[in-house]
Amino acid sequence: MSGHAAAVDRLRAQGYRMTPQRLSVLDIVAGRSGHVGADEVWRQVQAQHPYVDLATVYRTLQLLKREGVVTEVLIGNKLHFELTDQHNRHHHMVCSHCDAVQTLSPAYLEELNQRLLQEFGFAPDLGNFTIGGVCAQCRTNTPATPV
Amino acid sequence: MSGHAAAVDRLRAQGYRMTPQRLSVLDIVAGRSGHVGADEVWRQVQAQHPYVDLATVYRTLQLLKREGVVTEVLIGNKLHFELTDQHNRHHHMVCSHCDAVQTLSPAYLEELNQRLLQEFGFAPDLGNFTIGGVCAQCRTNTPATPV
DNA sequence: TTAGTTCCCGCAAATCCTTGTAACTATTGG
DNA sequence: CCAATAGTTACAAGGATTTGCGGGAACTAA
Repeated sequence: MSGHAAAVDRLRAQGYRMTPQRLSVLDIVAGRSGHVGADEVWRQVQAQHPYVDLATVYRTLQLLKREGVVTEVLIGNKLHFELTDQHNRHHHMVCSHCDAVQTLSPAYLEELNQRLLQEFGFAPDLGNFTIGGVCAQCRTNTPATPV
Repeated sequence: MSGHAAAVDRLRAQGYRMTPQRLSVLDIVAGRSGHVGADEVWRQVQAQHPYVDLATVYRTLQLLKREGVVTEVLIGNKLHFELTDQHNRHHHMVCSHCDAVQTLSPAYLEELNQRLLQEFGFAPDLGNFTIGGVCAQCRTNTPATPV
């Protein structure tokens, strides 16, 4: 009821109807500090509105993503979502071994961003950027291929 | 039957059985200059061995990917595969608008690679690296959000 | 050759996500 | 107050990929 009130107004101003389903999805994502899987959003929505369909949750999350309200993160093979924080933008490093997620300052990708844009005219979608790999912990715990 | 003969030997040496199904999948991916979708691999495998199941194709492609023989590229929402070329490593830039794919020299990511490794101990999986975004052509053709 | 073991395959079902469709709901104009 | 309109939803079906399982094929050793 605090951080995303502005988002609700903005969506409403664009002609979207803020239905109970949508408000519920937004509340749940906003009530998290980190990211939530789509299935868990659904479970929590159902606690409030048992009739809500999973497809509605997915469609709502996509809508919120299109409007920039939430950010999508691919973890393992599942999509996760978190409230977009304009004042603290960050990317994600996902460990393919333990699925742990670390955040990464956009500064690290700024140079790459500029080079791709200037040399290829390619505008990378860094808003939804996620980089896979193996985290420090799993690398020390695993004697296998250090890359 | 040329470029991947070494790969066959290597897989066999590791204890994998090179069954007709696997050879067929590998032949088809190797016979391409670019990348192939899993479904198209399946269709071509079936031309030779009509009984082969799609799950086998997926399992084989994953095996080949694990062993570094092929590289996986996510295009749109579908997985594509191409023969790994050790002498001409490259990454992919995929346009989310037209699904066009450009290749990118690993040099562009070398600095990022080093920084992530040194500062976080995180070993990014740049072998399978793909970056989404909007290509030059789609950016000029689309008056919408220039990033 | 013959067991024994291991690996692999086809089949079916499950998973995650998307899309089509008809019904429903709020809003607007009469 | 009623109907037209546009946006949303539940339900069902679909697409891409993965997984469980039981039978069967391939390598190994004796």
